[in-house]
Amino acid sequence: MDAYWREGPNAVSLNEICRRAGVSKPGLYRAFGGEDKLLDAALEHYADVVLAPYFAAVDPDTPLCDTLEAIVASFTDADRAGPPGCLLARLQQADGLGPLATGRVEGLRQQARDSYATLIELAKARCEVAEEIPTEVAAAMVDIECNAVLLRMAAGEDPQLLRAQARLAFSIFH
Amino acid sequence: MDAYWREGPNAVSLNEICRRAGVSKPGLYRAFGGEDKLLDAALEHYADVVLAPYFAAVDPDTPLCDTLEAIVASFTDADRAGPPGCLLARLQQADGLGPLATGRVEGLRQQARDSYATLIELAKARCEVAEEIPTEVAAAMVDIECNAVLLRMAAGEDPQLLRAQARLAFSIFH
DNA sequence: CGAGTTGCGTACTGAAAGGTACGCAAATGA
DNA sequence: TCATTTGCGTACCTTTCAGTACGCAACTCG
Repeated sequence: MDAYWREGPNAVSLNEICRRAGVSKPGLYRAFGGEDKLLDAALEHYADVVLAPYFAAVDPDTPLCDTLEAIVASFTDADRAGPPGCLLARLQQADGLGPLATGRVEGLRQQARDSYATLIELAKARCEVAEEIPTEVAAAMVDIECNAVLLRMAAGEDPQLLRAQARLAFSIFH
Repeated sequence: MDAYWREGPNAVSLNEICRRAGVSKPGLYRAFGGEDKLLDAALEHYADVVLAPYFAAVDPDTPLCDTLEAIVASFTDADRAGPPGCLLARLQQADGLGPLATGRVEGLRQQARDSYATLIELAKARCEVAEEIPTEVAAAMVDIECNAVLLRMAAGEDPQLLRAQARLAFSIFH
């Protein structure tokens, strides 16, 4: 998971993973069954130990703009645990994934968008977001912006600028 | 250029390019000199025949939001010439590029951001954009949003949703 | 015509990818 | 104690990668 997260799945081979993990290749195959299954397992683990706490930490009653601010602040925090960026965001841009990994990416992505949509609906109910804005569109916009920030963080871009830029984009929710 | 544009540089090998172009590998090496040089040449060609017309078509006197609307409309136009997405956007996410290609990507990216900054400065002078917004931040936001739209178009996402989402993001410039 | 150059493709190289055959050693069970 | 199973790693397979050695044919020029 760490290697895929840090360098992207296309930049790390099975041989390299075995080398780093101090594991023989047949051992890895016996444990996981192949590259697609391994990446799928890594992503599942990522969803459990990285993504889930993120979603659990969101308080649906705090104002939307504060929530988004906190999310972006965490994304652009250089001292955050783990590599910068996000494994899921990387996989969304990667090509040549196996069917299992592709399916899981699809599912997690939809899950994230649904979470954003829920937050936006709640914010609408509190009159923080204009009713005219379709929830689906706003959720897509949040999703795309967050993913972009994560991708750029992984690419080593300036966190300050990314944060300021995200704050500007999300200022539509004020 | 077309193959790199359509499928990304990591998904197309030199062997495959030779096969599709009906060119022998030594011929390609004699003409370009290697993978990095070939990709660099493809990107140079892309900048000349695809990017340059884009920038040339921008009228600095039209309102910023109209300009951005037109750009995004073109990005999300399914009938546009060439593959969906953008070679430059793809290369910004790709890893393992050679030094030449990396350098050219860097340059073109900065060029795009400078163009956005110029447009924003002009819009500020016309009081379309609030002075408090730093130009650099606004330019980064436009750049990131445009790149995200292009990447998602290349990934086959719904153009309607992408367009609506971009319009929402750029509504801060009204 | 004939020697030398040029253009160009066949067929190779070594490395690295994903994946596996197979044999060795330790644990199991009667 | 000895046959059998289990766990596990060495050493291999095929394919594909980027890159190149080398020879054949065509053209040039005296």
